[in-house]
Amino acid sequence: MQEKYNHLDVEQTAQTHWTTRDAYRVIEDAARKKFYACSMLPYPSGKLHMGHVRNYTINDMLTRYLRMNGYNVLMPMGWDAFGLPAENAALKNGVPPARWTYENIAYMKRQMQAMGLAIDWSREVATCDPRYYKWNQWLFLKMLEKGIAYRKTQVVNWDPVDQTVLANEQVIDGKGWRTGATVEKREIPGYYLKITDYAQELLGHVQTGLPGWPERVKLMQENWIGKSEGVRFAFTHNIRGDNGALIGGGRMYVFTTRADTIMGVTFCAVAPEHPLALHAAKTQPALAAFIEECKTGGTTEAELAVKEKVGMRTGLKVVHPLNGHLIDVWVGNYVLMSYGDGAVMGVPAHDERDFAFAKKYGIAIVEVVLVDGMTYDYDQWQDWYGDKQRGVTINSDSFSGLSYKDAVNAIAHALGKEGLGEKKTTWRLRDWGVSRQRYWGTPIPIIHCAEHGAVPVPEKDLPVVLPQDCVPDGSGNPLNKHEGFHAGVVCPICGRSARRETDTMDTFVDSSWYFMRYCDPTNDQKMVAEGADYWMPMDQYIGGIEHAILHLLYARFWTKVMRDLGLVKVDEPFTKLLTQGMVLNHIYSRKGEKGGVEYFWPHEVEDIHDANGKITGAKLKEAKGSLPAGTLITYEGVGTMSKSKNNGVDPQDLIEKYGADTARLYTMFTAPPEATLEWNDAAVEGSYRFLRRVWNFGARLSAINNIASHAISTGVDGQFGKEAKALRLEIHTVFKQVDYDYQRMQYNTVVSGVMKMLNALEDFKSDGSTGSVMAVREGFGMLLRCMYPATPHIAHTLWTELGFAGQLGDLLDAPWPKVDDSALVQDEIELMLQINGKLRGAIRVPAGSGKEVIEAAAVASEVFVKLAEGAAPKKVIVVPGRLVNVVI
RNA sequence: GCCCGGGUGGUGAAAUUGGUAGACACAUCGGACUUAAAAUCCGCCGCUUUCCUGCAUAAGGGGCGUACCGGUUCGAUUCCGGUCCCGGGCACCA
Repeated sequence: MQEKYNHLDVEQTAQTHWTTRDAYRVIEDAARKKFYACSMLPYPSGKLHMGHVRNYTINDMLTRYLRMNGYNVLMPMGWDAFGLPAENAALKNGVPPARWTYENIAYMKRQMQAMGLAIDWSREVATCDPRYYKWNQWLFLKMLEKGIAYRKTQVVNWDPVDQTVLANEQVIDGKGWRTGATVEKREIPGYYLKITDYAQELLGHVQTGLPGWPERVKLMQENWIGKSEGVRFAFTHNIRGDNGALIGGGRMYVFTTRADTIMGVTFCAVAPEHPLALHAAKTQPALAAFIEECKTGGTTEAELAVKEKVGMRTGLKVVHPLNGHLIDVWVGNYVLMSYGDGAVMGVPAHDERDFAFAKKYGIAIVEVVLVDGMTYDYDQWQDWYGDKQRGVTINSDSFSGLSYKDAVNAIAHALGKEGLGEKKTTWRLRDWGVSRQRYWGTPIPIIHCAEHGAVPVPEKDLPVVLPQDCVPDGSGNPLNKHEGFHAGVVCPICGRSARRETDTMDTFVDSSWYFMRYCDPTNDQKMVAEGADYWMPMDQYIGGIEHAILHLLYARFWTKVMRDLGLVKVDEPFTKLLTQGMVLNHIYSRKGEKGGVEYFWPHEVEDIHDANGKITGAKLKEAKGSLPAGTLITYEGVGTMSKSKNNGVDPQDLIEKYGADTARLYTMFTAPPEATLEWNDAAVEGSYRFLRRVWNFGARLSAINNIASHAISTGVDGQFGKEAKALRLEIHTVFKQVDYDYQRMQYNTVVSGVMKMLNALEDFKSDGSTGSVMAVREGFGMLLRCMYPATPHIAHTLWTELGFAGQLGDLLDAPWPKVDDSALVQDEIELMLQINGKLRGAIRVPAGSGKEVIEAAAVASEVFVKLAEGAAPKKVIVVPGRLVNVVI
C-alpha cells in the first residue's frame, strides 16, 4: 500500500468503488428492519455551506452505523427549489430563476457526491419539478373541497413605490429594501389552511406522542399553539352603520383569560380595521388620520411588540354587560384585527399594558382584585397586580370575595344567562396563509371568472405549469404580465374566457411532505405510493434548530390532513428529531458614506481586543477599494453564516485542500450535534493530522508479515500476555463508550474515542508474540469500523488494504464490533477517597468489593488516619466503582 | 417585547444527567531528529508563588475555580430562586 496518505487518491478510489457497486440504492424489504434517516432538504442557494456539511455528515454517520448494524437504511436527498432568493438573483443578474436554480442544484449535488454521502440519488426530488408540485395543487384542491382551505383577507407589507408586496425580510427598519419607502400594511385576499382545526391534536401529540423529540422543541411548539381557556363576551351598543343596520348586530365581542377582572373594565380598545373604528372615522378626520398612521410599518409580531402603544378615543360608547356602565371605545395600534375579534377589554388595574395605556391617557383605574392584603399604588405598576393565583375579588358587586377560579365561573355563568358570553378555548395559533404574490412558486390552481368568481382548476388539468422564462424585475408578480400563462384559459364552469390566479404557494407547502414523496418520487398516479407505508414514519429527522416551530408544525399538520384523506397511515411524520445547532461566524461591517452597510470577510480583518480578551472591534488587514489598511471596522458579534453578511465558510476549500474525510471529521469533532458551533478554522489541520497518523499506523501494520491471518478468536484469554491484555482492556473500554455515543448520536465524543484507540495502539509495545499481533489487529479493526461512519474513504481503503475485507466483507456491510466482556475484567480498582466531601486521595480495592471492605479500606488509609486525627467516622457514603466519602 | 436554548482553561470541548472538573483535541512554549526547513515524535499547559515547606517562579502540600449572587445536599458544571450576557424563533428568509 502507499506509504503516504493521499486524500485525493483515497477518496476517488473509494467513491468509484461505491458507485460501481451502486452501494446506496435501497429497496423496500419487509423482511428487514427498516430505518428512515433524513435531513431537512436544502435550499439550492449556490454552494453548500458548513451547516449543510454538518447536517449531512450527522445523517451519513447514522446511516452507515445502522447499516453495519443490519438495518435497511434510507438516506434520500432533494431540493427546496422554490423561493425568494432565486427571484433576488434574477433581479441582480437578469437570469431566470429556473436556470439559476437548476445550475445551483447541479453544482451542490456534485459537492455532496464529493463528500461521500450515502445518499440514494435514485429518489432525488426537486420541488420546482411539475411532477412534484402537481401534488401540492392536487392536495390544495382536496382541501378546498373539504373546507380546510378557504379564502379571506390577509395583511401584507406593501411597498408604495415599487407597488409590490414585500417579505418581512425585505422590510428594513420599516422601509422597503430597494426603494427605502415607508412600508404600509395592506389587506388583500388570499388562501388560508385551517391548521386551527388541528390545534388540539397537534398539541396533544406534542405532549404525549413524540417521546423522541427534544424537550425544548416540544415546549416551543406547545407555546406556539398556545391553548388558553377564557371567556368570550360582548359589550352591547346601538351604533348603526350607513345601511342602518346595527354594527356587529349591536355587539362588540372580546376575549379574556381574566374574566375575574371584568368588573374593573374602564375602557375598550379595538383594532384600527375594526368596523366600529372605521365607522367612527367617517365623521372624524383626526381618527381617520390616526387609523391611516397605524398602517405604517411592518407586520411582524416583534415589531408590533416593541412599538409604543398608542391609541385614540372614538367617541363611541358600549355598555358593560354586567354593571351597565358606559365604556369608552378606543382605537389601539396594539390590537390585531386578525387575532380573536379584533377588540379587547381594558382593565388597567390588573394588566400591565392596560395600566401603561391608562396612565398615558388619563383613564380611570379600578382595583378589583386584592392580593394578600397588599396596598394598591395607583402611580406605579407592581408585578403582583397581575397575579391571578393569590387574588380575591373586591369592588365587584355580587362577584366580590371570590378566588380567580370561582370568580371566572360565576361571571361566565352570569354572562351566559344574559346570552352575552361563554367560556371558550382559544389558540395563539393562527390559520396558515399560503398565498404569495410571487412568481417562483407552485401556482395556486384557481381560475377567476367574471361570473363565477374563484373556480378550482379541474383535477384532469393538473398540473398548472409555472412558466420557466420569467425574469422578475422587483415590481410585482411577473405572472400578471405573462401572456402565455393566461392564454386560452377559460372558466371551468361556463367556458368563457377567464384569468388564472397568479398567486403562488408558500414554500413551506413544498417542504411539508417531500419526505413522503422520496418513497416513490416519480409516481404520476399517486401523491404517495405504497412505499410510504414501508418507510413512514421517518425514524430520524435531522435539521437546524431554526425550523423548530414553523416547518415542523406545518409538516405535522400536512401529514394529519393526508392521513384524514386516507393517503398515509401515520399520525406523526417524525419519530425522532435531532435539531442541529447553527453554525455561526463573526460578522464585521462598516457604514458607508451613503448610509449603506458593507460587510467584510473575517479573513479580511484583524480583531481588536479589550483587557478581558473580548473583541471590541477590528481593522482591515490590507487596503480594500478606497479603504486603506487599518480602517476601523465594526464588530457585530456572531450570527448565522449568510451570503449577505460575508461570513459564510465555503466547505469546498476544505474539501479541496484536505479532503472530504477531514471536513467531515472536523465538523463532527468540534462540537456536539445539537450545540451552536462558532466557526474557527485554526483546528482543521489537527483533524487532517489525525487521519495521517491513522494511515501511517495502517501502513506500518501492513508491513508486518501475515498480519491479515491473525484473526482474533474471542474468549481465548490465555493467549494474551499482560501488555496485550492491558491494550485489549483499553480498546474494549473505549469501544463500549463509543458504541454508547453512537446510539445517543453524540458524534464529537465518538471521534474522541477513536483518537483514544489510536493513542493506545501507538503506545503499545509489541513483544512480537502471536497474542500481541492479534490484539493489535483486533484493535485496529475495531478502530477502522468506529471511524468509518465519520470518515468512510480512508477507513474503506485501509480496511481493504489490510485484508479485513477478505475476512469480514466490504466495510459498507461489515459486522459492527462487539465488546468482549472477558477483555474488561479487572482484578483491582481505584476509588477516590473524600473526607467531608473533599477529595483527599485514593484507595485500591479488589474489584467487586462490598461496602464493608471499602469502608474498612478507607478508614485504614494513610490519608484518613492523618486527617481524622482520631475522630470516628460519622457517616460513610460509597458510590460503587467511583468513590467513597467519609464524614467526620 | 414574548417563547426557547446556551455561558466550563488562551481555544473547541468532556464529565453516560448529583459523585475524581478540564478526557480528547487546537494553539503557544520547551525538547528530540535534521546541515537546515518541512514532516514526525516527546514534554509542559486553570488561577494562586504576598497560603505553607523550599535557595527556587524546581518539587510537594493547601486554598480558589464551571457567567454572576444566593439556596438545598455528605457531595452541585449538574437541582432550586434571582441577575447579566450571547444565540435561535416570532407566522412572507429558508
